[in-house]
Amino acid sequence: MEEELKLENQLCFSIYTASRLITRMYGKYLDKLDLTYLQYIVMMVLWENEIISVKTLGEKLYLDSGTLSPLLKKLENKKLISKKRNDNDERIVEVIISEKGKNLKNLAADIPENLFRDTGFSAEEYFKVKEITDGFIKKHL
Amino acid sequence: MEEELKLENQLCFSIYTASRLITRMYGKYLDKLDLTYLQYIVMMVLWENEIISVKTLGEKLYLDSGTLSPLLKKLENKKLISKKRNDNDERIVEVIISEKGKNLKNLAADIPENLFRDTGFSAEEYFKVKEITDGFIKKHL
DNA sequence: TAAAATTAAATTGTATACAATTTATTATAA
DNA sequence: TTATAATAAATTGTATACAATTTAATTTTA
Repeated sequence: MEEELKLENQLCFSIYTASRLITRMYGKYLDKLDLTYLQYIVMMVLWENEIISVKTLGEKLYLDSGTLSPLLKKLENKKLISKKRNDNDERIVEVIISEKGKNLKNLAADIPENLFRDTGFSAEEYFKVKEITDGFIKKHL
Repeated sequence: MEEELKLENQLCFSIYTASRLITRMYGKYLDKLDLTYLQYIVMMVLWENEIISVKTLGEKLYLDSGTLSPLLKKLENKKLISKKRNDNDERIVEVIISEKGKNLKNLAADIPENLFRDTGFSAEEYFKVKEITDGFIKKHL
């Protein structure tokens, strides 16, 4: 049979599986914070930008309102964010991090180093894969 | 602010984004075959193994019956597979590829090379990332 | 400036992922 | 050999992804 149609030869499947595995690894730390992985990366954006529109948030995460709208509702229910329509343009919804949301950052401070340790990537592997995947993303999005 | 909690510094986010982007790229080819990415990788396993239990299939894809059961129902509805309980152990469900499922392989034959071209990875990048992610998966699953 | 086009979110509908539970069957042990 | 444990799928419930549509607001244009 053609080697090309074998599952084991697909880079796509390796990346897909690695991504799911890493997301599961986050669970160990994020469960304590009552966050999912996606909620965590949204909070990460908000720790860098205390106010951000849904559109800009979506551009940073490459996600649309179909994914973000229900997710932001959950973060709002947890009192980690609030939402407010922009005064000058009512179409725009601004997401605003709350004090509770800001405080969560301290509890999350150790997660990157814990994950790096848990994944077991060498620094070289880490930066090599990141360089290649970031180049790929930049080229196509 | 700590560099470690910046989104742009997370390898995890790069892999997560790359994985989603690649899955979207498959759409262009898989839509013509009326397959989703997950359905495609299940078919890929069946092109290599014409009969396989749900359990073994799950071990190859690192997916459980919660994901596979509804997916296999869809493939059954499309007449690409059939299912049969094992005679010796009624707990086991065998997934059997149909003639229609086998024929689909011809239509899918060009997908790997098309994807490789579309992603724009060099051969070196392709194998480097695959080597590292496969090592990671093997270590943790 | 009023109609048409565009934009930003939200909503709808479909398809994963995955933890947890349930059901049915088989294997094991008291 | 019967109660118990273990196994394999299916089911349930929650949380993404994402295409397509809808709604509301703003811009553009005829």
